[in-house]
Amino acid sequence: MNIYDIAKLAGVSIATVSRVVNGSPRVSEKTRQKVLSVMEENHYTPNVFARGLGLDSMQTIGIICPDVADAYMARAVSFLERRLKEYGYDCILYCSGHDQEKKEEAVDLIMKKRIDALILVGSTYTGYGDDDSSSVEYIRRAAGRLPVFLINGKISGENIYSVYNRDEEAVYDAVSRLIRSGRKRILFLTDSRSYSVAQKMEGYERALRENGLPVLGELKLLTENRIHLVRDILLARRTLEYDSVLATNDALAVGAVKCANAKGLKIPEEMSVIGYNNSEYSVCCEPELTTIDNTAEKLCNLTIDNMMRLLKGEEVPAEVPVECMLVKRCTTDF
Amino acid sequence: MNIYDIAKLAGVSIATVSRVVNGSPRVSEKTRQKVLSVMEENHYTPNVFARGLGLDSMQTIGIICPDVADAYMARAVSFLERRLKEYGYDCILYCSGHDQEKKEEAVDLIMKKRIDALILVGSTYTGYGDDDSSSVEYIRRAAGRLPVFLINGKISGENIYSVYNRDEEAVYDAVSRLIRSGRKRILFLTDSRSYSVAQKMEGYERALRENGLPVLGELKLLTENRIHLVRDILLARRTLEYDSVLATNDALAVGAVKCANAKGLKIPEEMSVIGYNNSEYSVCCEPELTTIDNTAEKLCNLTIDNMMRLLKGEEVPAEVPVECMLVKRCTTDF
DNA sequence: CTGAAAGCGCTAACAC
DNA sequence: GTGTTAGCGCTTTCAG
Repeated sequence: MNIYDIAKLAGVSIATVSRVVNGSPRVSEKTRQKVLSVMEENHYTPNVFARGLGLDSMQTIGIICPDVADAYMARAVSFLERRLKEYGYDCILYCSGHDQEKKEEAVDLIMKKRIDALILVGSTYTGYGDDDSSSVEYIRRAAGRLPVFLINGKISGENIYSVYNRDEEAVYDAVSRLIRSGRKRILFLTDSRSYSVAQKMEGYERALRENGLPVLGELKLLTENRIHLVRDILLARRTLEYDSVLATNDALAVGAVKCANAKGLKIPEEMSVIGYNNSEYSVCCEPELTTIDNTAEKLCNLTIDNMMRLLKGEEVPAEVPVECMLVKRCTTDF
Repeated sequence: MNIYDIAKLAGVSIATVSRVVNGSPRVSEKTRQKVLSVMEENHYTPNVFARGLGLDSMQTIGIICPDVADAYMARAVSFLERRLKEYGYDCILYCSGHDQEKKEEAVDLIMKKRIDALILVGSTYTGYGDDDSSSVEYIRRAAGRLPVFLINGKISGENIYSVYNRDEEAVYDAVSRLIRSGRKRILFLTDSRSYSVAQKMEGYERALRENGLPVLGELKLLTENRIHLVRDILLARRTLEYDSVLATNDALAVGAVKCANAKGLKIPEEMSVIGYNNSEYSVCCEPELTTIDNTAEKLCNLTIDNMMRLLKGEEVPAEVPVECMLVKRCTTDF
């Protein structure tokens, strides 16, 4: 059942059918009704490929993230999908992992689908802070063909739009609070070396410096994002002394909590732990986590708003920084 | 840069270029190399729409789940995406929610995309157990146009392929263990009334019956899937007595754990809690959860295997049941 | 082994 | 307000 069949049954030309399908005003009400009813009766659905061929667009947005199984990504993708559907866009999803090669491959592949725009979720796509680094060249290349939107990442460039958290400030603030409440040896716990982590690290170091505390390599720990593993690694470091933890995500923080529990340390009196993301993990462990809310929904919302405005031909800002919020669930006074 | 350009530059016809692109053997090695190099030089990418138009396929699989933000769905989607990519398929994702109307709408919309197959993740798409119920009619209709794969759901019908957990048996087994270890009032805690939940409920009731215990309505609790809410609801039920909990997912179980902790009840001595899914939640709370592993990866794997076999024209089983496994993390002896 | 040409279903410019 | 027609880029007979 194609446009020709419908045209024949309705006694009009295919152009008229096309006009009805696309909501053109240049059709008499009577004809429109006739065509609509024929379409209805026959469950006619326009062929998206043919339409795509002509318009060179299929109303589809590409979304790439390292892995949707990650709670943060999952929330973001879920949110993006819902908003995009509202606007009549579908989304095709790629999980790229964190390897440079895989990320480039994912972008290459998804570009072939002639998507209308590309969303990259997560700071892993930003490279390691050096904005001119060749590691983001593939993103600039993609931006040459379609608009690229970064969620919690920042890259300068034509046709690239970034919405990101002020992670440096958030961590600076949180660590400063820890210090003011008397903590002196604050463990910085992370699981990757993304742009976002670099920002957090800077906030951490700045807070230490401005408060006259030394920045110590032994207090920066890179590990894997698995709760039991984190706990066990921390337990194994018998000689490592710390009185508080700033983790770059909640799962890591839960690992630290479990370590403290295993050691019989009281949280928050003898050990402070601050997580990141305000995910379900943070209300899952015991005691629950004080955590930095990265406002994922807000980033997603701003991104979609920008995108829709851009696709309508309006001007949009290339960079939108968003403040984080500290969610206190378990702290000594600060 | 289209197929005509490439043909001209390579000094051949478009038919030959097409043959090279599609790996046809009817091309001389020399010509093939020539064409390939021209394609390479010009970064030629075939237009997927045009190709889709001719073949009526774009090598794309549709995935629908209630919500990817849910940890279980996220894991499944992540896994499916990875496997599908291996086989050269892309996936387009829809989150449908749980409303009947929304689910039907999601299926309708995604079908218009001319996907090659449809995967429905989660037992919500199975209706409430009545296989002939009109609530699954839309799925049968979809199956009239393309193969439909259910992950943890079961619907009979032409062109519908189901892979699902033996939830009834798993719960029967778990509850029987609780009873053997001396529990008498087992709370059945759930957040929806899907097919899967119905199965679990049956296992629960059968275990009670076969052990001579009464099936009590007051010990079946339907709530929302939010940890603090579950805790608070349980705390508010001052008069509700129970000595153990069987929850249909881990988040609910964590809520029960938090309630027990708040009441000062020792787990597992004074209160047993069993979760479902073996998600990260289960190792997040304190004490950690004994939980039933629904082997999500296994279901996904079997589904993809089936799909690829089917798309190659081979025969595949319409139903594949998979055993669950009990993961003990915190139990009195059983 | 290669080329010419007929679609695939739809959109949009152009006529009426 | 409606119809005619020329593409959109590719696949696939059918000839040679």
